[in-house]
Amino acid sequence: MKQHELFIYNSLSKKKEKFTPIHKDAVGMYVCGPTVYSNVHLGNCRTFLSFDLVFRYLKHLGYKVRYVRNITDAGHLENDGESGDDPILKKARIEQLEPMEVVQKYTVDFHTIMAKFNALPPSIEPTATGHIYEQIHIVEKIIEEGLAYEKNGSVYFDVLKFNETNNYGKLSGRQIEDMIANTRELAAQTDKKNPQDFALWKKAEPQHIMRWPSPWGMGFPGWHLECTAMSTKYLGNNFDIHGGGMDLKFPHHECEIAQAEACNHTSPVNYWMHANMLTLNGKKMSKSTRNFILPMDMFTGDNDILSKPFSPTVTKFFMYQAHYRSILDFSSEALEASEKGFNRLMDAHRMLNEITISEKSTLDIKSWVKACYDAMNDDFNSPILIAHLFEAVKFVNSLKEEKETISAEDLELLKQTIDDFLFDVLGLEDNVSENSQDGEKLTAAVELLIQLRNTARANKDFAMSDKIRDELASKGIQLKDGKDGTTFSLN
RNA sequence: GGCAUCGUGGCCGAGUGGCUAGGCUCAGCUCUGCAAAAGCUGCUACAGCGGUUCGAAUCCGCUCGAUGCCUCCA
Repeated sequence: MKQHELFIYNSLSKKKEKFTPIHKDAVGMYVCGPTVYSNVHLGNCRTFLSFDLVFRYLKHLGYKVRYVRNITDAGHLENDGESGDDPILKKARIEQLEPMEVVQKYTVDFHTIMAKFNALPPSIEPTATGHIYEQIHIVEKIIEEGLAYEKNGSVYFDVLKFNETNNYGKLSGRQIEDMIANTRELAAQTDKKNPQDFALWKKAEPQHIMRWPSPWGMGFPGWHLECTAMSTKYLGNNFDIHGGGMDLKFPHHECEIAQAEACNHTSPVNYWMHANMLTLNGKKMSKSTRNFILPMDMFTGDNDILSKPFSPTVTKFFMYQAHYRSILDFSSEALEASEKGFNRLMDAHRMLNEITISEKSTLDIKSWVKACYDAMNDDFNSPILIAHLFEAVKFVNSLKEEKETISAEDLELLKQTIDDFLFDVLGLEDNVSENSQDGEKLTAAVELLIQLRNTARANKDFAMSDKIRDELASKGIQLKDGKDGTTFSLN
């Protein structure tokens, strides 16, 4: 276990708190996953990448982490009252597919995209449909506690009654009185006692294909229930970290707290973490408003928003240049700026293998390493970490030019730390895959051209040397003349 | 309407009582056959108005503007 004090911003207390896991060396973390009725868009991805960083850093610190992220495949109530519909079912009708066929298709898409982003798979990825029994059991317990009631085959959580002994609204900072005062008039009639109540179990209408038997008849689970069922099943009634997008804070996470407290009499989560939204044109990316971009369309460049394609790793790097709790706006200019910085970072990383060592170091490497950890320990501040990595880039470039020096021991430490943060913690990937066979072939070919060009230059055949250089540049291969010869990078 | 968050230099984005991000862009210099790359130098910002303080981008109040949630949403 690395001896560093980690601080996490807890949405519940609205403060940064020292992180102390329930069990000394193990961490339980639950993150609300995607609803698989359509392709994940880039905004969805930001949240999962934010928590991939958390997962990776906790593991890097030496914790044994059980990371549970659900797949919502059961569909939920879309609207209140009679207009209620299940998005998965809806999609199934449109595409003439079995509901589980839709689920399968978009689950595969989700996994493909996350793999392209080099996000680690969670330890457990449970599905809502696989935990119907557990969900029914929780409903029964809440009814036993007297905090839920059945009406016409549906079961609702009694928020007002719960609030008599508990605090409903503590996560989102809402007062129940305000909520009552601001209740909108609903045209549709409802079985709820109060508008604040939410469904735990919903009766299935005849046309509703996704349905399961329950003590209250054929139906399906309410939309907050699966997370309570699956988080407590795999992590216990009280666990360390619960994450999700900011937009889930209310009502979803508020309801999760209520459900868990109602049936387990304990606060379910010690640290609530919320990742902020990715915006496009200053507005939240959202399927329903059609303001979004699909990851695949940005990797291929097949979109009207960006000037060029961007790789998954550059996209991720761009996201990590902003803090996870800040809103991040998405634009071609910002992406291009990140891409250039990213390439410089990777060039410097490759250059680390060509450094000559000296007796002494002209930079205090240990302090620099500490600064990197300090950044991450301050609520996973990746932008600060990246700023420090760029300081290292400057230093490495100067080493290459022999304007600075480094000892063998410090070089080892520098290399190790850069590797750790770049690849283990940030989970970035070098686009010039030097390990792959194709990469080796490319390197061999370009190096031959570099030799030919240098021969031409020696013979003052600048027409030829410039032709080689410019033709390669136009293909995205940039030659760089340095003190000890020529290297290249891909743009 | 209610609850919350935010407004930082040409752009993107950290910071959150005194030192001072970082990336991209731009200008000059060094290097170079010329470039590019790299390095060096330069560009000093915190929406507005009050207040607290020896001192505020940072705390408090108000104003303006934006966003999120209150309905499915990461």
